[in-house]
Amino acid sequence: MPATIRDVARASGVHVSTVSRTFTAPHKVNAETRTRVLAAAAELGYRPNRVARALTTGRTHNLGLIVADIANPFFPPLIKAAQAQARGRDYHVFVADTDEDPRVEEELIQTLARQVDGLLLCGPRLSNRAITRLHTNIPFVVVNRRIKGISAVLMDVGHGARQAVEHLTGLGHRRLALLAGPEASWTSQQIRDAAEDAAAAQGVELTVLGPNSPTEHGGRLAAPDVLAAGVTGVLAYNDLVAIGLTEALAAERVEVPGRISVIGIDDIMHARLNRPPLTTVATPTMAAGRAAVDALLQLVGRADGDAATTTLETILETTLIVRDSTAPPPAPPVPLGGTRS
Amino acid sequence: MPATIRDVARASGVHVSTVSRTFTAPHKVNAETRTRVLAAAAELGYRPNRVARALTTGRTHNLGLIVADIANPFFPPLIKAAQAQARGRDYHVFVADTDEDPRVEEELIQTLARQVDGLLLCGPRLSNRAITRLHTNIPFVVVNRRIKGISAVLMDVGHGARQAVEHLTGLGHRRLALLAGPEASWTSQQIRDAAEDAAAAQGVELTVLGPNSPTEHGGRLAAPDVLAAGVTGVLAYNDLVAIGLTEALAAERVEVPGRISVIGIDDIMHARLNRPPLTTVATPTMAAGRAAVDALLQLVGRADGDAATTTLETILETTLIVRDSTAPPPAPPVPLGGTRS
DNA sequence: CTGAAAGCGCTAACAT
DNA sequence: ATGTTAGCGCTTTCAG
Repeated sequence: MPATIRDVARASGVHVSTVSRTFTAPHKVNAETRTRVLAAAAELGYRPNRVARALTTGRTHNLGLIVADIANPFFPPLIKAAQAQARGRDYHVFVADTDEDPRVEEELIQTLARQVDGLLLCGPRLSNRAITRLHTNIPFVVVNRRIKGISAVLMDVGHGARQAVEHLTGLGHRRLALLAGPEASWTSQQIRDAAEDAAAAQGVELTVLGPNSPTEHGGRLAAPDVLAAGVTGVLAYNDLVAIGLTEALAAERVEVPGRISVIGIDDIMHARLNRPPLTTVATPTMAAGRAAVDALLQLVGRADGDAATTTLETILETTLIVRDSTAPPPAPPVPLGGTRS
Repeated sequence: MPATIRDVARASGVHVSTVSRTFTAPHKVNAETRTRVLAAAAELGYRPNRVARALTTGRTHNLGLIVADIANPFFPPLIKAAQAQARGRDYHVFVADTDEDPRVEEELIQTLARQVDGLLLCGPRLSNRAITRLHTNIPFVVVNRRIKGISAVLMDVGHGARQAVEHLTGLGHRRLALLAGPEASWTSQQIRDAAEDAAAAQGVELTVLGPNSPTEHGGRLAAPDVLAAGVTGVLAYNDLVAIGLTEALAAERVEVPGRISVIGIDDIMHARLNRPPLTTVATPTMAAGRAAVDALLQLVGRADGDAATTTLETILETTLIVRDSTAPPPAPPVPLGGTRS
């Protein structure tokens, strides 16, 4: 059995409250007694029980981080950054995976909400309504979704999507496709809006295909539709989808970028490794993890009333990274009868 | 404020202890009262506070999972599987990342130990001594390390390494290199022993190079030594190292597998995506995650005394997956003066 | 089967 | 500066 505060009190000949104070408000205790208490504590290997402490203070010093799929390479850097940031502020981040299942997500939010001081929702699959309903006791910060009244860290993928479309049109493409992501994804919506906008501005055609599962498999499945659409350039919801698509295209002997150019989003590690290395919109995932923790801790630190009425919003920039999966479109077949002028 | 057990008691006209029983031992309460209590609870949205419950029962219903680097693609599938397995048994798994820092690992073990019922250590960087010292209050299960007196889930990478060497010699290779992993890694030791063994049995030369950082970067750095060693086949500590090596080799215009064959270990997602697709030893990471949770839960379930004296060991098989990074060695240069016979 | 009472380990007023 | 007291939300004897 680990030593309790009482053991320390006994060993150092003071009352438990004095021991408690030595740890929570050291300046309120006589320097001499403090050293005595600390000595006894060290001797007994005493460490305050955070669970018990949480019961009285209402602060667990833990944060919860919920992701749809930890195996999606987009998340680990974000998680890592969040944990590192929190650690510096004496907080721990507990990560949980919902398996892309909204019901699991809801369940997780509910149980976690009692064990942590604040919740980070990354790419939630729950509806805005559901999240708002669940958002009662503790502060939330949502990554990549804008929900009225809830703090958010957003990546400006719209800007990235626009750049991607312009890159493609700049190369000479006139018929583009967008592989949309899950319907519940705010990010997918942003991408779509921006891409349609940019395509219209450039006067090129944009076919929206999807929704697609945000995985390699999703990308592979989309290949026939891409081919059927007769496009020469594709912007995918994320790198995984883009990679899956290039794989399936390669299997069909359709050259990337020779016949079709492909752009992903996220710049996960695989993007660089892909064959061909993927042109992609890099999203600042680590910065997002840090910003999310900062925002959450700020809310946690506020008085409960304030926290409920404060909503923070951070928007992070994205960058187009041009690699080898994009090139000018194939020369159009010479029309029968030769060129006109 | 969330509803407490007292609110439910009041609403359903029974004593708190009856409410408590309704949730912890439903059969000990009258069916009729039970439905009444449940109704009131549902009405108020009551959910037992796990933190408070933990204080009296000593069971948090949480498990801790500590990994060295969540961004290493080896871990996510393991984590996912562990979480899924635990969820089925009404347990949550909290994941924490040590950033490959033994001190952070120690710190994490100590704080987590009070908040969870059992700890999963995956590829720890701490010494056996340190882990044994820390292993006091709650059950531990270690993945990929054998420590006296501590339960473990092991992957038989030795078998895989042996198969890899035999695959290479079967192809005709006579001079091999092994890129070893971190010194603190039990896995690396297993691989090395088995590879040396197999090489000796086959009568081929095996140069051990390392230790290497278990990352792509580590693999890139090893390239010059591999070249200097004049080998035609390489077994790397893991896929990341193998991939880094193929990258560096490609940069030097050394063909894989044309001039050098490369084998990785783990079969992470990148392995298949690599150029060329990597021959590798697949490790059953998801099975390991499940087995680890099973073992841990078994220990948690035992009386405290028993748990301390029980040690479980699970060994999981590995499989060689042949892809395109291995081939027969280049034909030896014809000796000056032509062939003899 | 249900209620009463004690207590898990700790903190937070309130006294002294 | 330190001790006293009460209580966080829940479970668990022990009576009734």
